[in-house]
Amino acid sequence: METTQQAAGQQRPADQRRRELLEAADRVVLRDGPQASMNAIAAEAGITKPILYRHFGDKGGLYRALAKRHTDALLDALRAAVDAPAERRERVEATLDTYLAAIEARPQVYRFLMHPAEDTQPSEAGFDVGRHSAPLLRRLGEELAKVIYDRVDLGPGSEQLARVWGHGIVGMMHGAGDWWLSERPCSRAELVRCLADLLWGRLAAASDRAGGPGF
Amino acid sequence: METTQQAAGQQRPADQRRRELLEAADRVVLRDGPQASMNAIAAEAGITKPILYRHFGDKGGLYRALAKRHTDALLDALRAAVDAPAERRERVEATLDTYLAAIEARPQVYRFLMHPAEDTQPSEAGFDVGRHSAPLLRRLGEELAKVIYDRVDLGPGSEQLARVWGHGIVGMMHGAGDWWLSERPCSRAELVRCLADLLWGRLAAASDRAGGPGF
DNA sequence: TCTTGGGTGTTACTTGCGGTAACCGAAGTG
DNA sequence: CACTTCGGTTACCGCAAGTAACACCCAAGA
Repeated sequence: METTQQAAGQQRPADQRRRELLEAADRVVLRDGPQASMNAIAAEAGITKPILYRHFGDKGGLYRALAKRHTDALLDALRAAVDAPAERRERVEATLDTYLAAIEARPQVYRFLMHPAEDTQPSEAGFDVGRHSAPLLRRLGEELAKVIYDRVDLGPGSEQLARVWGHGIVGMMHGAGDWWLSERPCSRAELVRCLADLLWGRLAAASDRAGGPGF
Repeated sequence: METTQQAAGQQRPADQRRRELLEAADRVVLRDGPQASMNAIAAEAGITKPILYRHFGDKGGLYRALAKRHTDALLDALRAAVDAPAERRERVEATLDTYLAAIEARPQVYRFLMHPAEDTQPSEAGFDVGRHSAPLLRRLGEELAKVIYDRVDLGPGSEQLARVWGHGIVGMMHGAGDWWLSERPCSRAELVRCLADLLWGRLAAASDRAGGPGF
């Protein structure tokens, strides 16, 4: 370790440091996926574990900080797509495509965001049923719900309907995207079309198969 | 290899033993959720770790065996719902409700199935991008795809469409269910109705909100 | 009979990771 | 100069996965 010969006392404001550490963590996650170890991250940052803990408390803290960056970025992109000046169908397709493009571009980051490597918290009483997987999905769902509520006229009970739909659609995107990413059964554009068709009620509109089942 | 049943010796055929171990593991998972430790499971079964490893190879093996049981059970219930003699809308609602009832009844098991506690496998080369979360969701998606393909007339390209829809709908169910389970914003029946409405194209049918979108 | 051998099970270990305590050394300031 | 105060380190704890090596029991086989 060379003694950092800083010219004058350029005391990096610790926020800067934090950002550097996050960059390093990012690189490691990009390489190792969600099971990146604290040791590995520290090494990548050129330092040792305790510093990470000083900055982020625990692994969960670091992961949360890291996830927030990516989530914010993704959300910005999605908002741009969903708020574009176009017909609803087009906006929906653009949003789906934006999401899929993102997870396609950096699958490791995506995996990290979706499965934040179970915290292992002692959980005290034990009935912590509520705290599930990805905060990312929750945020996406809520945001989408807001958009739906604001822009679509759904009549009475619209708030609840919008929230259910927000989370449902996000879940659909996630589930289909996860499957598509691992099997690549078709192009992104095709996937987008199929999903949009689903949302457009083609399932309800289709008739039963010929030679219909007695039951 | 003698197929002789040794009557006298109550030598449990090791399949029996395996089943007992799985029962014990089940109890522990039901209590501790997905982060149940091998030690805990062994203790619950009244034995020690190495025996578990003899029977299941590694933790992943045990988890896979355990997951298969629950997955099979859930799939049976879902198949019954989806194959009921009723209109499509009714069948869809029944299927959604069956799934939600299952995750509502045993959330810990559900969490376990969805997040099988990341295997931590070294993964050799490192680019194992494909292997994501829950095999349960994959199986559900494929099964649903089959049902859709068999029973709904979708015209050309129907196979791919059915597969996308299968995984998409399962994702929707999962996402909405996960959120609903943790926030309980409404009754199960309401949730089912909302989701079915979504699948029935109400999003496409609804008009833009009054005071239209300037942007 | 003794011995062999495949089941059952055990204790005791290694490895690796999250997390922490305690110490180090180079500023900056009276 | 002493004295704090950072940015940093080494060395450790606890715990969980996984393994090695040993111990017991009971059915044969010569």
